Amino acid sequence: MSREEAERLFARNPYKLRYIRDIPPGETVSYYETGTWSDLCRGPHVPDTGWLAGVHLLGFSAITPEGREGTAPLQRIRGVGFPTEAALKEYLRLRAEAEARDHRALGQKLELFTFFDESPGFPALLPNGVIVLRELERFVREHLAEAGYAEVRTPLLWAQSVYETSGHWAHYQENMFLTVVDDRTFGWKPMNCPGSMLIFRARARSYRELPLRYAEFAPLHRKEASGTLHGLTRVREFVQDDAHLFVTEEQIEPEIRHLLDWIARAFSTFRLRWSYELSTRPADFLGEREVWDRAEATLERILKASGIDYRISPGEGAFYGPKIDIHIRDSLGRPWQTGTIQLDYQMPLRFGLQYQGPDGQLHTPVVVHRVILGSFERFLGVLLEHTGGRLPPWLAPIQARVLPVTETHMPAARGLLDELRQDGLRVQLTGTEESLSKRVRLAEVERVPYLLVLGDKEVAGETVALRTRGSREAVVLTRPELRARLAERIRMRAFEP
RNA sequence: GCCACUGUAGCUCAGCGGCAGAGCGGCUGAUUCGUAAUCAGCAGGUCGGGGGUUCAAAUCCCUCCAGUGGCUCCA
Repeated sequence: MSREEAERLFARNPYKLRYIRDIPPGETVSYYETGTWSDLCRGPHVPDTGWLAGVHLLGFSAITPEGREGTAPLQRIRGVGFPTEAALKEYLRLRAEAEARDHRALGQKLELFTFFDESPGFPALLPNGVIVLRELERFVREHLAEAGYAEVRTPLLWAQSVYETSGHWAHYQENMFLTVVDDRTFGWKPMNCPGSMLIFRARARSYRELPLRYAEFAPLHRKEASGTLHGLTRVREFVQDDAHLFVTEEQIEPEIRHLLDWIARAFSTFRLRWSYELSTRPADFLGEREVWDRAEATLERILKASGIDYRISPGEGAFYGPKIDIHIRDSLGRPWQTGTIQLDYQMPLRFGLQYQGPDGQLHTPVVVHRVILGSFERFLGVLLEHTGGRLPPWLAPIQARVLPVTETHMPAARGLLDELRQDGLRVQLTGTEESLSKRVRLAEVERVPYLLVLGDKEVAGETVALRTRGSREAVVLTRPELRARLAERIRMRAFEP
């Protein structure tokens, strides 16, 4: 139907008129009729609702029309329809399965983390959760060492003036926690960048120091709106595998290409699927349009040169620069941003950063802000959903459990426990008060990657029966074989036990 | 923050104006067991907090807090 016709038909509906206006000039304005029902819609529609045998309502919620708060909310009712009841049942089964992988439920069952009503949005990490986060940090730090980073630690609170310089005061204040000390206003840092800028500026810098790479794993605080909080994936306090690279114009491309390589390597280790987005200049931006255009073009050129498929997210850049964002999805398919590479010409200028070049002149460096896994908390949340809590052995809080069949096998079990502890494994020994079947079941429920059973046969033959997570069969190995095998799987950061 | 919904034992949930329950977990005892739950007993609760209606409130109403699903926003 023509645009004019549509506008006439929906003349009394301001929302529909707005949709019609938003349809780009070249595209067709489509309109559907199903029985007595008619509507403006991008479509397609089923020709007849009789085609839908299995119908299920998923829920309803308010949506804010025109993307503005304060406007009258509309109610959205969401549901799904399938040609057959069986297809609907299958869909609901898959959905229930996905819900069972919810990281919030797994976090509680596996005693990884918890939340207190008295501190909404601030995760409390239990002993098991700390083990996993420490291993993730170790994984990242190994790379930092290889790639020539230095690690810094800067203050959690900065005076207002620092944020005025960085631009956060004008562009990010509503997301910040503020504290008044001795009549001065301090802000809890929402990002690490100001601290790194100040360290760079703390003394004279030479071009010989560049690229200068400062990593920082400090807790960040962001006052997220209460309704947006979500388990570990959206919190008010978190730690990122953050770093700031101070580079010359020529060093931008090799540095970013190296980062893209590392992203692929890092995410492959977890068998995650990820996607790239190029986020461009937002409405609320710092600096000159030309500088932004150049920065966006640089990122786009590097993406193309690296043969990477990406989507463009117009206006989604940070207030100080465009960025390449990495997204991964949770068990219900909701996308979460993890890694990001941001090209920043603004903060170096605003902080007055300079280095002396080979020409003897002072130059302003460019800063690349980058995180790979993003927030460790969010990453753990998505990883739990991705694995259903079956973390790779190198991340598992309990890597192995020794199960003596009866009390008489206890001495041998203790010996094995000691040996594996010597090897650096996180290993436990169960008592024999519970039946072996029950202990095997518990270990599966707790997602322990390796079960080591010792009975008469094993003790006599100085062997161990190894049952790996998810397998119903046991393999008999000698102790040296077992130790070598476990150590190797963990050392290589194998995804499966 | 906005709209809707939900908060009962450590966990999962039943009860929905008339005596606060189950399973799992915990504790105690018995059982010593060969790869996904051995048996028995016991303990455990200001029914999220506060206020109201009622002879009587876990149950009805108001309010605050927290959570869930979306929306807006974002690592």
